[in-house]
Amino acid sequence: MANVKLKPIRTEPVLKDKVYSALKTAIMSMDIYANEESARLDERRLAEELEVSRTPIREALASLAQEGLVEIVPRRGAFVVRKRKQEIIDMIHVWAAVESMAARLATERASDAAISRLRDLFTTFDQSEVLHANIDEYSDTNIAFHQAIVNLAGCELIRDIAEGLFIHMRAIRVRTIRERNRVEKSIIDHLRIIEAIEQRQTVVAEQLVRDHALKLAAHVDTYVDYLD
Amino acid sequence: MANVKLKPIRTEPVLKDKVYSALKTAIMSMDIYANEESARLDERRLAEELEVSRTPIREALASLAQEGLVEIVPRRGAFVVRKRKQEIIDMIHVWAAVESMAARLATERASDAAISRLRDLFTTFDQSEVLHANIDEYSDTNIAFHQAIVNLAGCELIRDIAEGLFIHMRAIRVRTIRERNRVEKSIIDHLRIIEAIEQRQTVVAEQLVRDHALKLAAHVDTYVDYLD
DNA sequence: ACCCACGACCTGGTATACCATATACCAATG
DNA sequence: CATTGGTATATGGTATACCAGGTCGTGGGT
Repeated sequence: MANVKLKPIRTEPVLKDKVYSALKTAIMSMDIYANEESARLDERRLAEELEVSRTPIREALASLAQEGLVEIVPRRGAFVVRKRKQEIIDMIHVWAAVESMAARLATERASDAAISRLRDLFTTFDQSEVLHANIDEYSDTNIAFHQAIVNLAGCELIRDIAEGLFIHMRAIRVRTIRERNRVEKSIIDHLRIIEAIEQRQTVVAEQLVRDHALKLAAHVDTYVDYLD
Repeated sequence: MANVKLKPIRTEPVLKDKVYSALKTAIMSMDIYANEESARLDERRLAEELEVSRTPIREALASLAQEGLVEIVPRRGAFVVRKRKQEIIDMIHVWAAVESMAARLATERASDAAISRLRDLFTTFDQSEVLHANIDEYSDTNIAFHQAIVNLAGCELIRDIAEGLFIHMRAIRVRTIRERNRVEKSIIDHLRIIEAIEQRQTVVAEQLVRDHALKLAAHVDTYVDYLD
């Protein structure tokens, strides 16, 4: 019998996991930092809306708490976590560390084809005239760029950690991109990074990526007041 | 009426958290890679031994699964995770990224006093004659050294990530330290790292720490067979 | 003797009942 | 009217009952 390649049946009949995904998606889609205070997650209400019992809800919340997306206060309830400014800066530092390692690995492992797709992301934004009209769109591209680098590393763990950080960082990047000419500076940095990776300059790529992220950390430290 | 000073009652009456800690401690104390196959965690048995119901057990397991210490297979049970060689290498890469960022931050933030305590860790091992007799003891010091660097950064998130990685890395470090003169090489690297941090050489410290960790990754990649 | 099928029971998944605590509201008192 | 204490109710924590899928052993058939 011919090798009928099957991947293991996509069985995710486990409510806990579905609830986890549903909550995570919901949390990511809400603008965490828009409202003044963090939303509260009522177990019974969630159970009713998702039409399951409280048990899988609570297990999903336990996971989300471990992941840092939600905080569970005993006898008080579960709340969507809002990071403090310092915590955001810490996250950016970790991001800098992880993304620069990703860049290093990319120069060593990634295929030319994969790398060239990095550059493709930016062809639509080559002319800086176009930029100011499409700043929202660029914001998305900006984020996609960083995720692309992380994916180039071909390291599952790096991807996971980065994704966890991204949920919070996204909100920051979207906001800060409009401030103090960061778009232009960002473009320049990105293009240099692409070149370094294309030319397999391990040390340079690593350094450029790290410094680019650290600029964001410094920017947040100096100019961001809308946290806390 | 005089101010009756009271600090908030030590409220950790939450079984879920106690179970979580108990399981985590138990998992860390067992040598995960000693036995051939990963241990299975029977909910009812754990519930009985810890004298609680299955509910808090399951919530703790959900957290541990999210953290990557156990794997929950639907309808099959919870198992202590044994990392594959490639996963270990990925972890070392992330470790390299995070620890080198910690070294960077240490050169910028840590107090002289804190840094000097780093060196203290090594005064007992200055003479390499002593070394071979105390290789076990050195293994502990080795691990303590890396944790110390991570703590110097004064960044909660880095500490947390590092701790999560350490649970698995510890087993590897303990094993690999005996191989191919890694003790001597390790000592030399560590002393250079200490010097760089003492002299606040940000870039040098960062690079030395990263390369030191990457050596471990390369070593594991080349010589370690006892995984998988 | 070996293999397959069926079923008992084992174990994890889910729902729910019950308990303890936090909060909000109200009343009584100054 | 404000403050405070008590009570009711809402909500999270825990235990348990129940269900469904999986495992493994046994018996019958080949």
